Amino acid sequence: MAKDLGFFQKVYEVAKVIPYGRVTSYGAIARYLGAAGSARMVGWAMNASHNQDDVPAHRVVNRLGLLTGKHHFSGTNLMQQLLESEGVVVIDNQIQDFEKLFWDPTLELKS
DNA sequence: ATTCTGACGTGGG
DNA sequence: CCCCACGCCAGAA
Repeated sequence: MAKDLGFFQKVYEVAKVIPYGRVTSYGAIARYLGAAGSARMVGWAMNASHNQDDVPAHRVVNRLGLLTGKHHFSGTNLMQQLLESEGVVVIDNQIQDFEKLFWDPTLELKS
């Protein structure tokens, strides 16, 4: 599978696999897709993910665990609310225990 | 067709 | 330790 899928679709596939209450970074996904230096594209893909309902973009943050794209969500802190709703503690756009909640597709999926 | 921008990341000073 | 600049590639104007 995933042969007809473009870069965006691949990102969606990975994002969909992110476990509940877990988070990952754009760079991690990009690296998993083989586009290590193209972390930006992952974010761009996420932007288009608005079309996809199964893509939990709120679980994807930058490598610092900051909700950089929260402004792109409906409200201003909808992203934070969604994360907290999953048990993720977010303070001032910063995910607490980010290292602990971090989910690396390269390590977990690594298919 | 060209130009610019963008939800990042890494490296260098 | 903090600040600045560059790289990456795809979509939109």
